[in-house]
Formats: sequence, C-alpha cells, structure tokens
Amino acid sequence: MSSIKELWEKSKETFETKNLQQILSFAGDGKLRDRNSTSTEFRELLDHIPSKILNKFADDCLTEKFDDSGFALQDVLNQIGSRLNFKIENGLYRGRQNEIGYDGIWTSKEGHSIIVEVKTTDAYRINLDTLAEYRNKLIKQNRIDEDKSSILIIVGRRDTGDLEAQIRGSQHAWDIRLISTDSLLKLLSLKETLNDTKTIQQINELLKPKEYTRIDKLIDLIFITSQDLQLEEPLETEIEDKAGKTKEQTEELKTIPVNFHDECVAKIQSKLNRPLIKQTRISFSDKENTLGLTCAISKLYKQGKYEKFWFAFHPHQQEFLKDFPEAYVAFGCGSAENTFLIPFKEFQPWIQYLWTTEKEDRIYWHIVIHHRDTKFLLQQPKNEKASVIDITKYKI
DNA sequence: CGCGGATGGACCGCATAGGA
DNA sequence: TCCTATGCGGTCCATCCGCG
Repeated sequence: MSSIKELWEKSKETFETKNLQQILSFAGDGKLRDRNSTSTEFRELLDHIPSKILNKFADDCLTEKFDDSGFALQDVLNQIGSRLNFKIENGLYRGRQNEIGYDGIWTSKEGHSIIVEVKTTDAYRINLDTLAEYRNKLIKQNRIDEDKSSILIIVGRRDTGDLEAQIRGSQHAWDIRLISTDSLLKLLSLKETLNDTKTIQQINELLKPKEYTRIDKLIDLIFITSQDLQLEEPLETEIEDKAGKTKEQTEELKTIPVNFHDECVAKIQSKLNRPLIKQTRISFSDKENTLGLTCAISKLYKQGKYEKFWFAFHPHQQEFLKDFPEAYVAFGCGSAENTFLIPFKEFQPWIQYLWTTEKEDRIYWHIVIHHRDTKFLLQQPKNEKASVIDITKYKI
C-alpha cells in the first residue's frame, strides 16, 4: 500500500495539475476524520511538499468548496505554523464532548502558545466566548500558561470587517488576534527569503496580541527585516562584476566575503525536500533534529588558468554532524550554481587525508576543490593512493 | 550592552616541480 | 637557468555570539 506521500515522491507533476480534493481521494478512504489514516497521510504529505504547493492547497480549500475543505485548510495552516518555526499541536477537526475543540496550538521557541482557530468563511459568527473557554480549559489543564498564551483566528477571506468589530467590542479583545490566510502565506514566503532565523522570530511576534498605539516596535521590525533582506543585495552586483569584468571602485575596498549561503541552502532544501532551520552561520538542521547540514562557501581563487576553492572544516563541525542520523556537508564553490552536497558518511573517511592547520588551541582541515574542465576535484594530499576525489557527481 | 573568544574565510608566502 | 604554476600549509581579519 502506498501513501500519498510516496505518490508525491514518485510523480510530483501530478500535484501540479490535480486539485486538493482529488489528491485527498487518494489517501485512505478519502475523508478527513480525527485520527484516521487519511488525516495521517495528508499531514505526512504536508511535511514534505514545498511551500508553493502549500499555497495552492490553501487556495483550493478557499475557492473550491468541497467536503472537508475546512478540515484540509486546518491542516494546511498548521503546517504553515510549523514552517514559521512554531511547534505544532494539531487539534480536532470536530469538537466533541470532554475534549477541547481548538484547531491547533502553536508554541514559539520562547514558550508563548497561540491557540489557533480556523474559519473558512466569515458568513456566520464565531462565538468568541467558546474560544476564550478553550484557552481557559487549556490553562486549567496546565498545558499552556495564562501569561504566555493568546488566540489567533485565521480567516479564509480578507473581508473580515464584521468579525474585527466583534472582537474589538468583546472583553476578549486583548487576547485575540486575527489574520487572513493570504497574509499568513505572505509571511511564510517572506520568511523563506530571510537569512536570520532571529528575524522571523521577531516577525512572529506580530501574531501575538500587542498594543500598537505606539508603533516603535513595528518600525523596529520593519527595520530589522529590511536589513536582513539587504544582505542579499551585494550579491547581485558582485556576480555582475565577475561576469562583465567591470570592477568598479569596489576594487579598492577590502574584498567582502562571499555571501550566498542562503542560495545554497535553498537548493539543498529543495533537493532534500525538507525545510531546514538555521543553527549557526553555516550549520542547519530540520525541526526534528534528524537531519544535520553544514554549508560552507568559498570565493573563486584563480591559479594560473585553473580555478580552485578553499574551505575550512573544523572539528566542531564534525561533532555537530555526527550526532544526526542523516547528515550532509555542502560546499558552495563561487556561487550557488556550483553547490555540492555530500553525505557526511561518505565525507568522513576523506578527512584524514586533508591538510591540517594545528595551533595550540586550534586544529582544522583545509578543503581545496579544484575545478578542471568540467570536473570538480577534492584534494586528498595525504592519500598516496588517490590524491584527488572526483566530487562532480555530488553537484546539485 | 560591551567585550573577548570562537568561527568562518581571505590572504600570504615559501618550497618544489617541471618546462621553456 | 629561470620562471611560472602549483602544493602546502600558516596567519590574519571580520563577524558572530555568548557571557558577565
């Protein structure tokens, strides 16, 4: 028996053309119910698809009314929460007696819990007291903290005037925030263009109720975000410099270290089909800590008519990687165009044959990759049998 | 909130090989 | 013999990040 996740892996094109309703019909009995196999399979699929498809699914839920479209949207939105670096607890599709009927609980790294309620339409009124009651019950059960929790209503359509007024006028106004699915998707796409995970954490603050009469915090946020995004700017010009051989006055300035980590990691993410979270400048892992990655980059060094790239590989990077069941080292050579993704298990035996630098308190290995014609060769100077390893096949 | 160590990566230079 | 490409590292520098 094959799941829809496997179907995804086998024929990704299918998902471009089929709508969500059709896709769901491939999973289990095709009906989303609490704790049934369709639900499990669907959520597993959501973990693996790129955000673009996630976007499409959300759109399908809202534009093509079908059975369970509300339930599907709930799962899709929880997945978005997960990609925004929240820890997700899926709620029930249908409330029932003696169970709390929230749609999801999103917990941030700092421990703030957001109780999520999904509404596909604002045609009928939400009972805000019911939502507040979910929260109270969760507080009583010690599953969330009163001071560190709030409610977020995610609506399908932008037209929410009525609901906004309702919230503003209610006693729960200070505990509730409202966002449209569209905006949440925008937030996700913004997140995926950022460099620093800290920035997205700040942006996520927006989802908590806060008083914005004074907008300093908001300005800070815009500032931080645009700064983060600017990091990518110099890259464009730098590439043009190389291509067009038009070095401007930048020649005089100290060379700016190359910066295309994010392009490399973006490629790796789509190759591995898994979202990765930045840990340090060059190390990354997935949210379950089952996959680790280091991604080093180097500028191009000209040596006569040949080209080479230079990287340092540090013992702490090895330490970081060896704790993951699945680990990779990646090297970006000159630009994200030449990114090599090597399973750590295969890379590890090569380390002993690398040059080393040893100081009293510091040891690391030199990784030199030569570019010869179409091949990329990793130098193994201490290996008498094979002085180079052809790593061309690891290019992604 | 400033500081210093850790980290990532650029730059430097001598030795050697080998061809002109 | 000289010159250049390459080999083989060592050192320096900027940035980041944790700590007090």
